[in-house]
Amino acid sequence: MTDIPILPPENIMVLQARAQAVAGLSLGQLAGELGVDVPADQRKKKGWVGQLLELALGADARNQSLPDFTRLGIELKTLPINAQGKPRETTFVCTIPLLTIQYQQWENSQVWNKLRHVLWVPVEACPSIPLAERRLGKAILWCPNAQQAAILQQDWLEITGMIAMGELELLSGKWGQYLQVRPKGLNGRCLCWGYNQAGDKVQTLPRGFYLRTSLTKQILQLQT
DNA sequence: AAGTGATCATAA
DNA sequence: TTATGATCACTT
Repeated sequence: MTDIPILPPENIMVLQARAQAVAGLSLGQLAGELGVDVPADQRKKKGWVGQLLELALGADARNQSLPDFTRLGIELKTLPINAQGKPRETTFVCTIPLLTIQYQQWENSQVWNKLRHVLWVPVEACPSIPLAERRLGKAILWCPNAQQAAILQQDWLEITGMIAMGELELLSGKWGQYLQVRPKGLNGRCLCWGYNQAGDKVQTLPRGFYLRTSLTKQILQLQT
């Protein structure tokens, strides 16, 4: 999945039309249309569904720190759905630059820039359904409403404040109403630099921001 | 069953 | 080593 046979969408209408065209397809059907193999074991291909959708919809950001649809400023996220139609998992947003995030403002932060425009694509994700048979849902183009944005900002300020104060030991997945901090690395031996409370550089786990399902559940309900 | 921590693949 | 894409799996 390295080529980009589908050109980037010129506008939102084109993007939405493409998303609508794949809604209802199974992952196996879509992969077949794109000439992509369906992995036998998702444990070794955790990002496969997301990458399949990037290909199908014409995302052009690759692994740059830009919205997936660079021209439209829209981020693409797949949303794994359980049998009850609710999100199965939190949603990864971005890794946290522990040494420099204290110099970001919310308004120009990576989190806000990623979340201000998101195209959510629900995907069946029950382990009981074979990967190729899981179906794609109707995409939702979402912008945070005032209340959602306010809570995200509050979470971000709280967490960023802790990082700035060097409170890495206190930092855990328990903080934040919508925004959550969790490890984000290859494994538990993967380390990066941060500050401790004395202001010294210390090695610590890389962390990322994630969205709790309490928020994505709301987003999902917008369509029904 | 949720919630939180741990982990896997790939490209540049 | 950084970024991208997430799901796995253990604990509570």
